[in-house]
Amino acid sequence: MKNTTSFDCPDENMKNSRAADELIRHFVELINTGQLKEGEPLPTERKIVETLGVSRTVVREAILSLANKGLVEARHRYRPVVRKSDFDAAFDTINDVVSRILVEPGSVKYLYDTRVLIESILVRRAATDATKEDILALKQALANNSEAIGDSELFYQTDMAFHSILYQIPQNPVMHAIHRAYTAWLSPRWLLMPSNEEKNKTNYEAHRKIYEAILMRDPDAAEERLCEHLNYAWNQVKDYLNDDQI
Amino acid sequence: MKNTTSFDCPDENMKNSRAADELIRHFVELINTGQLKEGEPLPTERKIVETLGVSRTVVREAILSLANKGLVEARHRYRPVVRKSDFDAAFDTINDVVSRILVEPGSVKYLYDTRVLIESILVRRAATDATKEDILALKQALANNSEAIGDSELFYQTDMAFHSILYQIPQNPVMHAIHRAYTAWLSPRWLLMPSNEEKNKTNYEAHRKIYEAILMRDPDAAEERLCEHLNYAWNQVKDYLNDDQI
DNA sequence: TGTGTCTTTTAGTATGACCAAACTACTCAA
DNA sequence: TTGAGTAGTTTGGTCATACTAAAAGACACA
Repeated sequence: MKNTTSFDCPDENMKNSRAADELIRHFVELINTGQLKEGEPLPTERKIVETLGVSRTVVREAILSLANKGLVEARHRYRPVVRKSDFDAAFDTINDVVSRILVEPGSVKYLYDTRVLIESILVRRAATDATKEDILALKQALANNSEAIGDSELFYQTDMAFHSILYQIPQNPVMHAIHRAYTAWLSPRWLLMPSNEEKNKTNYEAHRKIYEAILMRDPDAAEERLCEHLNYAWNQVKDYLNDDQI
Repeated sequence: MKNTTSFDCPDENMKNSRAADELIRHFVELINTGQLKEGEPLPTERKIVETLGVSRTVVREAILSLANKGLVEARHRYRPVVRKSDFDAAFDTINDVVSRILVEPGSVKYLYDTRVLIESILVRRAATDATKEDILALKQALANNSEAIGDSELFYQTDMAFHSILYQIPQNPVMHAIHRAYTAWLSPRWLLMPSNEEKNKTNYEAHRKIYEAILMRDPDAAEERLCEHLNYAWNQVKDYLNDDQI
C-alpha cells in the first residue's frame, strides 16, 4: 500500500473506472429515490460536466452504462430519459447474453425444460384457481386457435396466445415477463420449423385437452396433458433442426 | 428523407451511436463464432483503433457496452476478457434493474410468489423423480439445518442450502441460476428480519415435513407443505418489515 | 395564427495528451 | 544459474479541445 487514491473502492473490488462508477451510483441513487422520475430526461452531458466536475468522457461512460443496464433509454442524438423499470424491461436487458448462451448446444433444451416445469405448475394452478374470466379467456384463445388451423403464422400466434393466458392467471408481472422472454428466446428456433395443417390439428387438440382438464378442475390431468403437448412440440423441433441449433 | 447517411440502421431503430454499434456487433460476432474464446483478452484499445479504423472513443464505448451486456469482463486497468456466458451470468447482469424494481412497493411479493410457484413444481418433481442421491442430499441438508438451530446466520445458510437441493434435482443450469437470483434478490430483505431459535425450529420442522413427503413419493403433500412453509416465511417477513420495504 | 427558416444547443466522433498501474525485460547479487 | 529488484514500456483511465450533424428553440414572414 503506497498511497490512498483520491477515491477508495467502496464495495466492489475496484472493478471499473472509478470515476464513472461514482457517477453511475449517483444517478442510480437519483432514480431509485425518485428524484429523477420515469420518462424524465437526464441533464445534458455538458451540464453534468460543470455540475459534478468530471470530464465529458466520464459522463458519457456513465450514461452509456446506465443505458446498457436498462435504467435509462438513450435514443440516438436525444437526451437519455429514465426508463420504466419493470420485470419485462429486466428480461429485455439480458437478450444479448441469452442469445450468446443459446448458440451453445444443449442450452435451448435446458431453457425449454424450465418452460415445461413452469407451465406445469401454471396449468395446475389454473385447474385449481382459475376464475370464470380466466376460463373464458382460455375458451376464447382456444377458439381463436381452432380458427387458425391451416394458417401457419396465425396458428403460431394463437398458439402462443393460448399459453400466455396460463401465465396471466396468477396476475403476476414476473410471470408475464417470463412468458415474453420465452417467446423472444425460443420463437426464432420454432419459426425455422415448417408447419402444416396436420400438426396444427394435433396441437389444437392438445390445447383442447388441457383446457378441458382445467375446466374439470383436474390439475393432475392438466399437467399430464400439458407435458405431453410440450414434449410432442419439442420432438417436432428436435427432429427438424440440426443438433447444433438446439 | 433528405439523404441516406453513410451508415443505414440495420435492424434496430437507430438506437445508439452507430459507429460503436458497428464495433459491438463485430465483437459479438467474434465471440459467438468462437473466434474470441472464453477467457481470451480483447485486443488492446489502440490495436483496435488501427485495425478497425475508428477512434479510441468509439472503441471504448463499444468495450464498455460489451462489458455492461456481460459478454466481456472489464477489470480496472486490465484488458477486457471474454466472459463465460452461462445462465448464472445472465441473471447477474440484471442485478441493477431488479434492485431498482424491488424498491417499488409490491414487487418483492410478486417475485416471492413466483418462487412459491417454482418451488411448488420442484417439490412435486422431487417427489416423483428424485434419485437416491437426491434424497440423500436432501437428508444431509436437513441434518445440517437441524444442527444449525439457534445459530441464526448458519441456520439461514443451511435453510437456503436445503431449498437449493430442490433446484439441483432437475439438473438444469437455468434452475440453478434462478435459485442464485432468488437468493441474491430476496436475501437482503430476509436478513433484515431478526431470527430466533423458536422460528428456526418451526422452519426446520417444515423442511422435515417436506422431506418426508418427498420420501413418501407424495407430490401433493410435498407441494402443500412447501406452500405452508413459504407462506409462513412470508408472513414473518411481512409482519416485520415496513410496507415500503416489500 | 400557422409555417418555413435561421440560430443555438447538444450528442457523436475524432484527436492528442497525460497519468498511473500493469507488464516486460533487464540487471545484479546470492 | 537463479531469483529478486528495478527501470523502461505498454496500456487503460481521464481530460481537454475541436468539429459535425441533428434536434430544439427562436423568429420572421405570409
